[in-house]
Amino acid sequence: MIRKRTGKTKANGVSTYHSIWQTVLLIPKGKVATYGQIAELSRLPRQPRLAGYALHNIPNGMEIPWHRVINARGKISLQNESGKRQRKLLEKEGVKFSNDRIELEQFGWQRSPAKRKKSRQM
DNA sequence: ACTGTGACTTTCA
DNA sequence: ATGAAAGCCACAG
Repeated sequence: MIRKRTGKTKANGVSTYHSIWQTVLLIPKGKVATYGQIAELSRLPRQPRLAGYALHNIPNGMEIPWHRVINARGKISLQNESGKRQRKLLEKEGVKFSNDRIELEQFGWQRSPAKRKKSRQM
């Protein structure tokens, strides 16, 4: 059946959610990305919540590696069984947990460990 | 149109 | 190191 047109087609031709989902799909296996990163890559800077919101609204049947998305602290945001499931999935992908925490320096997607130039000016 | 909410992030104590 | 509060903006009712 036809779903409500939640996805507002933007000028790009794709809804914001779709962008986020697509971005999540780009996450390589064995790596994890933060919501903020997803948002940024989805052309939604400063909108990490939308990433989470979009993930929460993943349609049934759509295969999205939502488990590869974690918060900036390198931890799982979910707290219910979903969180446990996420951790399990990540471990299965090869992500190591250090005391319920993931080393973004090591498993962070597109995140240089330390050699990155000072792109961040302040 | 307005208000509330949010699978977040960053900053301050 | 941890904990709380503010900030941020799109989506949903």
